[in-house]
Amino acid sequence: MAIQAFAELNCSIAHPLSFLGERWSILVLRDLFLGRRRFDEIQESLGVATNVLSQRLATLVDEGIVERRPYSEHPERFEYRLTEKGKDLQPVLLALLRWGDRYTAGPEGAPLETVHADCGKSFHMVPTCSECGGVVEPANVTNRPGPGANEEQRRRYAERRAA
Amino acid sequence: MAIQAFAELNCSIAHPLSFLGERWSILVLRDLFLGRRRFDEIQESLGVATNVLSQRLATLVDEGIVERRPYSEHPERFEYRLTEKGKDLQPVLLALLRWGDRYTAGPEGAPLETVHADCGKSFHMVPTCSECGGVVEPANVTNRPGPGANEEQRRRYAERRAA
DNA sequence: AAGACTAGCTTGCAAAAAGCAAGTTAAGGG
DNA sequence: CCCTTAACTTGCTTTTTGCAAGCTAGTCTT
Repeated sequence: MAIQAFAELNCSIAHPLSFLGERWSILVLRDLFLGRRRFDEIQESLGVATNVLSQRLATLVDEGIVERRPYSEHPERFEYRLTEKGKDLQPVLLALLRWGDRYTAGPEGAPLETVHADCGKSFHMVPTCSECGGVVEPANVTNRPGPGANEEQRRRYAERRAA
Repeated sequence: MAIQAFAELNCSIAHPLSFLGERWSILVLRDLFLGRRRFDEIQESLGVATNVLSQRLATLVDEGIVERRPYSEHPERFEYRLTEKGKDLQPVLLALLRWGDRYTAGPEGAPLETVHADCGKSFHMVPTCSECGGVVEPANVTNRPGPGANEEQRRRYAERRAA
């Protein structure tokens, strides 16, 4: 389970995608963020095959993103909830939601609104810089190898600069 | 091509995932954000099968996220670049990168650093509210149906509130 | 007390997607 | 000529996904 090739890329985008990139994983998380907790509830909402859903949930539990816990013994019943690690994926979903609202929503507008409790307004996510607080945009971001880069990554970066 | 079931969900997260959710799509975008433009360059960097890569690129071009353009006639050669629509996916990648750096990076640290040109510092993305500018966190966000919600979505929301 | 129903799955099989290796096209270079 | 490069395509195998049915342990309905 999980996409092995992705995990081997020494990349902080690829690594999460080794499990989030499996079909339905992110939509399962969406449901959990929306407060759905039960197997059948998620299954019905997404229309995902039950064998795939149980496999995805198992992977997410393995990864510590979701917690499976009984809410009833006799009969044994379980619910699924996001862990802190899972909740920290919120920016990923908000970013997708924002892009989807801009580019894929119909003429009537967004199917779902997000409300910021602190100000009470319907909002969208704006990415900002952790250091200066300014808005982050494609044009004002550059990349370079970090401390965890391997030799190959450093070499490629150097080659690219030279060219 | 593209995942039909996702596109039918009337959801601004699911809809983008109907093409971004195909294996390798997001990593292709990562490469394009890193400045890679050529087929073989991307193929080698990711280790993706060539038939899959050409199919992914074709889908991304169809979706208007990537532009395919000749950089040489005789012989005909093409390069791939992000369109504005594609560049607007930056927050999605930055959000994944941030999460990956926190939870999947090794002890040495991040393999890749992002630098904010405006302040010159290595940064990570902080999601903020478009309305008040405050930081957005799982605990201070709630959801409700938007103008584009369908009947079923409104009904489910009402049911959930009642419970 | 028999039968239907519910939640949360698993199993078996068919269909679709991805992976792999080899081949193609249209040059250019030695 | 023959070799190499870029950007693919084709054919075949393996892996995932989808679909329908079945299972289990209980509750509810009549």
